[in-house]
Amino acid sequence: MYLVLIAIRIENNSVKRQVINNFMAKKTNTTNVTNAVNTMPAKSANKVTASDVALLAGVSKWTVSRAFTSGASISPASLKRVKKAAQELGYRPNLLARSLTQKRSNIVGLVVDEFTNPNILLVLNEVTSQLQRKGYITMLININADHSYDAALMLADQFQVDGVIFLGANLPEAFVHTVKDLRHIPLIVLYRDSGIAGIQVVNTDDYRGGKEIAELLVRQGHQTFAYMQGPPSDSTHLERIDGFRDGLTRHGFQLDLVLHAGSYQRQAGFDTLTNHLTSSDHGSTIDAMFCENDNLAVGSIDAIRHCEQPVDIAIVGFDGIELGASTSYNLSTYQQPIAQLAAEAIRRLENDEQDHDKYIAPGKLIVRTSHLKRR
Amino acid sequence: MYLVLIAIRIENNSVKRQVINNFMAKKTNTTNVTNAVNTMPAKSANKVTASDVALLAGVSKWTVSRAFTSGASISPASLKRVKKAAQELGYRPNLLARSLTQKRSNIVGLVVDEFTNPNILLVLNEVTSQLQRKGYITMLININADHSYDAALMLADQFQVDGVIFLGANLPEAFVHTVKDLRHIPLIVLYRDSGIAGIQVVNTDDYRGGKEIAELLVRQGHQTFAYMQGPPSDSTHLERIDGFRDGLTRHGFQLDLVLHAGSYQRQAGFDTLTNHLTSSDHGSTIDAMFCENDNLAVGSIDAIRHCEQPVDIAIVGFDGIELGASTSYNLSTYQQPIAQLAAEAIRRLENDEQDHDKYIAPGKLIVRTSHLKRR
DNA sequence: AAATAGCTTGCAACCGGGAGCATAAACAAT
DNA sequence: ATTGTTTATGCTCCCGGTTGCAAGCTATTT
Repeated sequence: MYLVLIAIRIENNSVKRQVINNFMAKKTNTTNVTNAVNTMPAKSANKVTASDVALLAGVSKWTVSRAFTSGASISPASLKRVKKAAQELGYRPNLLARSLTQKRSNIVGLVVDEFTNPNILLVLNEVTSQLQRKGYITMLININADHSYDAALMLADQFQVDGVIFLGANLPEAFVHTVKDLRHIPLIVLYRDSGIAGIQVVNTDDYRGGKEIAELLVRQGHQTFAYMQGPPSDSTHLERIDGFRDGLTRHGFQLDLVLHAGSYQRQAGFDTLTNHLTSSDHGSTIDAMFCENDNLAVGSIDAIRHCEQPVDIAIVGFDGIELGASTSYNLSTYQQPIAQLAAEAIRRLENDEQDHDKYIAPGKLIVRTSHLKRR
Repeated sequence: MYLVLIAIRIENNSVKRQVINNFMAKKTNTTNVTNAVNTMPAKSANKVTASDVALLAGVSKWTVSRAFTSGASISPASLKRVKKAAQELGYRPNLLARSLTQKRSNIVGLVVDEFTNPNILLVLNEVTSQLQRKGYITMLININADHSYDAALMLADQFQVDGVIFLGANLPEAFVHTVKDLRHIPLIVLYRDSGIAGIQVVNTDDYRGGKEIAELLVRQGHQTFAYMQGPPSDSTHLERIDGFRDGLTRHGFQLDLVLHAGSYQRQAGFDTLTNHLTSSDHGSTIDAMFCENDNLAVGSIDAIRHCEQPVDIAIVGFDGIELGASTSYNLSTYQQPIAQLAAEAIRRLENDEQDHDKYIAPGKLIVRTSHLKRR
């Protein structure tokens, strides 16, 4: 079967304009700039495009494009003229249009599912800061009741993100299906583990942290131990508790109690421990407690102080939030290597080697005084 | 001058493909779907476009476009077939491409210049959440040493944002010039005032808050008063201090001391007050202090507690951070109407009436116990 | 002076969709 | 059956850039 289609068309306006422009540029080579200013589009016009700049600079729009592409072949003279014209008109390339032809959009999706933990703020700062330094822009996606993980990932995909970082996100089990039928984008879970295939992991060495904390507490002479957990985990759980448990076991102790706060809110930590202390008989049998993060630890310390009957429990947290350094809390904790992990996450975003192992970096035990007793 | 250009061209591939496709669709109307599957592009191909879906569904790409445009004229039958084909291929419209033709990008820039204040986290949560509910996506821009306000605004503009919200940003004076030669985008300062023309203001009633706090403290019987300021303000300052001062004056008192913390960091509040208490002789002459925000207030309370000689100063903050509710601080404060202000900011983003007045909403005085003495 | 290589620059085509028009099909009315 | 009206769909052109090729120009080589 033959299909032969022939179309005859008159060139469109912009081309015509360029032709005229070239004609004028050649005719009045020295005065073209002032000339062109007269035919310049209204200054208040909505948007300045490359063609407008081309018109003023007396070159083609492709040359304008080259002027804004580092490494492109353009003569110094043209470059200067284009830059000047661009300056004059206030031209800046439309990055959405640019992304359309290139494989990169320079947009990175940042998915956050928890806004109650002050540690997130530090992390947000670090990640966005590093991304911007590398020329990326951050698309912040908030997961909550209205917005599911799947919807978030779809949305990010529709915006052609170069990759997605899940910040401490507690990914649901079913998420694996969404990931599978997605076009290939680098996906990274930062500050959390995940068993989902196709998602890279960049995390603090939770296990080691838990273990070091166990050792700190054992060394201190404590005898009975508790762990306070945050949100219930869908699939994988944080290895902090494993490390803690193993650390205790190795020294002949055991994890005697696990409290479930249900979230990372300070108030939840307060309520959970208060409830435990007042309702149960063995409230006083606990010597020391490791809280899944600093925010819960702070709430726990408040609970201990606020309790009617005198209680004395050593508390250690995890994260290294600023408030922990407060003289009111003096929280001993395991500090996450935020900058290092952020850098690694971004590195992986850029050179997307798929078969990467998990990247696990050790944190740093910060010994203050909350792991002691006598409050 | 006549310019006549005539071009003869052979129609491009995609058109040819569509013609073939239509031909086949018409020929084998009932079996076209299965037929089309054979000519379907490789499933693992990088991206699925509307044309691919059209091919599979046996319609033109414009019909596919209509299927994803609510309110477009499309028959139920076509809609169903397109949706099915889209489902099969995992097609989702490219939003960057869509933004190119439409005036809206559905991207909103969110500029944050301070990541040390936990209140920002609440605000971020509220704003992003509301934006997402309205179909916008948030582009988070971090202002710091590397990234100036001007660069941030330019960048946002290049991404064709529908508007920019400055979150509690302390805009520099010179910023007005940048704003002026920018194409017209709605700009809004949220949770802060600004004297810059062309930037709308949506803020808590700082003046009233300061005044109510003055009255609370006066009522409590305090006699000498201080104010702790955060970052030095370039142009306009927060009216909290004015309201506070006027409130005191009205009752025959005066603002006796202003401390400059230099930032909103808790530690800065701690250091500043500690320094004041230990170095100056009149440290003990202050009865009560209003801190520019809760984070400073928390630091100040720590400082008072940590001081060697006994000090007793009533403290009130501003914001309403979660930690203020802690039994350790019981911080009296003026709570900002976060949700209400976020909603108004977004409203203004959407119907951009330029000559708007400032939107100032009253907050709520939260009376706990830190405004008392006897600690 | 002609040939060769290296820069510049213009150009058609394209990225993935959308607006607006024109035609075709479906339905209603006469 | 004919005409009028509505709906559905294809098509051209466009959004604002970029790619890759080919032609123009310059400078170097022999």
